[in-house]
Amino acid sequence: MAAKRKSKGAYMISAVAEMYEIHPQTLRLYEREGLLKPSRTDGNTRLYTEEDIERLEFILNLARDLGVNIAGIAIILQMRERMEEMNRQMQSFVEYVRTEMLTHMQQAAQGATAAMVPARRPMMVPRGDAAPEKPRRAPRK
Amino acid sequence: MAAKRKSKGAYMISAVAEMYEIHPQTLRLYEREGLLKPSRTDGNTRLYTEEDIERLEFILNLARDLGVNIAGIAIILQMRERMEEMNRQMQSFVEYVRTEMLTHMQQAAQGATAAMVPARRPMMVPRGDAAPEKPRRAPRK
DNA sequence: TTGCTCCTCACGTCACGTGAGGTGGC
DNA sequence: TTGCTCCTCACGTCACGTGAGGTGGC
Repeated sequence: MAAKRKSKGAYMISAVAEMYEIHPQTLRLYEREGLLKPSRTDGNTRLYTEEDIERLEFILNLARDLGVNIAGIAIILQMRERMEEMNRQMQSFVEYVRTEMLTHMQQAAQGATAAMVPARRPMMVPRGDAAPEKPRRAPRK
Repeated sequence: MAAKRKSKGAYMISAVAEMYEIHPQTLRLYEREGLLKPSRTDGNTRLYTEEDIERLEFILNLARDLGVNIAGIAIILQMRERMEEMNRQMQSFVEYVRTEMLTHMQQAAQGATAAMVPARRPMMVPRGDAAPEKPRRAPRK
C-alpha cells in the first residue's frame, strides 16, 4: 500500500485530489501555470503542505464558484498578497502610533517636556507620494 | 453626419471602438457583463465619459495583455477599488498623525503639558480586529 | 506485483470575441 | 436617405479540465 500522506500535513496528489474532488491532472496543470508550488520528495513526488492546500482552496473558490480563469487567478493571488502586506504595515503603524502617544501622555503627565525620539521605530512609515509596488512576477504571456 | 462625440469627454460607441480598436459588440458585451456602465442619451445611445474610458483601458489591459476572463476582471476591479480605499484611509491616518505630532512638539517646546484632544479627527481609525469589508456586489453566476 | 507516481498528447466543452441581420432615431 | 444606433442569434477559436497511454520508483 502506497502512503497517501507523508509526515504531518503533507499530502500526496491523490489525497488532495480526493479531498477536493479534483482531477490530479488539474493539480498538475495549476502547478504548471504557476498557481501552486508543492515541494517534492527525493523521488520527485509532489507533496502538498497545509499552506499549499489553503492556497488551493482559495484557487478552487475562484475557479469553480466564480469562474475566474488561470490568468485571473494568478493576478488575484498577487493582489491578495499585496493587500495582506498593506494590512500588516497598517497594523504595525497603528501600533507604533498607539505606543508613541501613550508614551507622550505619560511624559506629559509627569511634566516632562521633550524626549521626542521614538521608543520604537515603525517597520515602515508610509509616505504621501508612495507609488504602488511593482509586481514581483512577470505577466503571463 | 452623425456626431461621434457628444459634449466634452463623452464618446459614442463607434468613437471608443475606433480609439481602442475594439469591436462595438465587445463594448456591449462588457456592459452586459457589468464591467462598464456608460450613461445613455434620451435616445438610448451609449455615452462613454473619460471615467468610463479610463476603466476600459484597465479592462483591456487585463483582457488583451494578461488574458484575464470577464469573471476575473470583475473581481480585480472590485479589489482595485478596495485597495484604493485602503490607500486613502492610510494617507488620511498618516496625515492626521503628522499633524498631531507637530502640534504636540510645538506644545512641548512651549512647555505646555497636556491638551491631548486631537486637533482634527481622522476619517477613520483602523482597529486591530478589523475584518475585511464585504464585497459590494454579488458574485457573478 | 500492486498501486501509486511521473510525464505527454489529445479531445470535448464553454467563454469570448466577432459577424450578420433586422430595427429605429437623429 | 445616410450613417449611425439599438438588439438578438450564431459561429470560430481557444483555454480549461479530463482522459488515455506509457514510464518509473517505493
